[in-house]
Amino acid sequence: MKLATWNVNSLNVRLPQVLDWLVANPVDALVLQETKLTDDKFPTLEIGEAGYQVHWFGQKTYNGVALLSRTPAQDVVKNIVGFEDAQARVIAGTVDGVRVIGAYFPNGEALDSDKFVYKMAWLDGLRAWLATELKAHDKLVLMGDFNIAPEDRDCYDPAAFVGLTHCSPQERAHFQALLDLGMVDAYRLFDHPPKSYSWWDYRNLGFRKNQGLRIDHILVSEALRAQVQACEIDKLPRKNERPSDHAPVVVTLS
DNA sequence: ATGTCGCGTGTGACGCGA
Repeated sequence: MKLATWNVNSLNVRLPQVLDWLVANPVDALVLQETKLTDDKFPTLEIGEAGYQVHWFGQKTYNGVALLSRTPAQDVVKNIVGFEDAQARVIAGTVDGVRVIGAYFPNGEALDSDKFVYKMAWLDGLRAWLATELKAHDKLVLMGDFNIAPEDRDCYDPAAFVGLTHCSPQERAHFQALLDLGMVDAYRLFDHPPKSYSWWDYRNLGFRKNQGLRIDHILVSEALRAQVQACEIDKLPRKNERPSDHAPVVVTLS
């Protein structure tokens, strides 16, 4: 079983790339972030023709998430249960016995901004809800754009990020708290080359210079740890014309 | 090199978010 996450930065723009990627990578489930589409504009027909069931949850201009799966997803939930949120950031469903949560974590903007306060509250809400989800589902995968680089090795220039979002101790403590609930960073179960990232800023020739962050993650519950066969970042789509700024991340379960 | 995108507004540059 293969599961994947991809922040597409507008599904309207990136739909052809997503469909091409699914032909080359026929995963069992794919969660998307930053679809940036209201629900009436979601391309259900094209995704259905590609052989996928889909649930989606969006809003105007920003955010928006989707859950694509080969088999129908059960018990679909939109956003964090118990956390009132005006923004469309989470979609969850059970696919082939695995609880799949796709999430677009808040960016946070700056450590002293209201958006960072929201990010912290959102992370509190996520953690509380994840704890209850884990009680109901032994086999659980939380994946998406976390907007957190968990360690210095996940950042191209840790010194330059001191005092900025994505690498702050507060955000990293929240990431660790998710692990402490009984989750494992699937990517770190394996050896990878140093300076492996999942996002590169469009500015400053970030991708060409490999100035990136590893902020897109796949966390699996302890019950799934032994089934994880591989976890890879697929940089190929980042080399497309008009790419998303994020690369997909794929986990293979036995 | 603040060397980029995408959206909405509203028809074309600009503000915003990332």
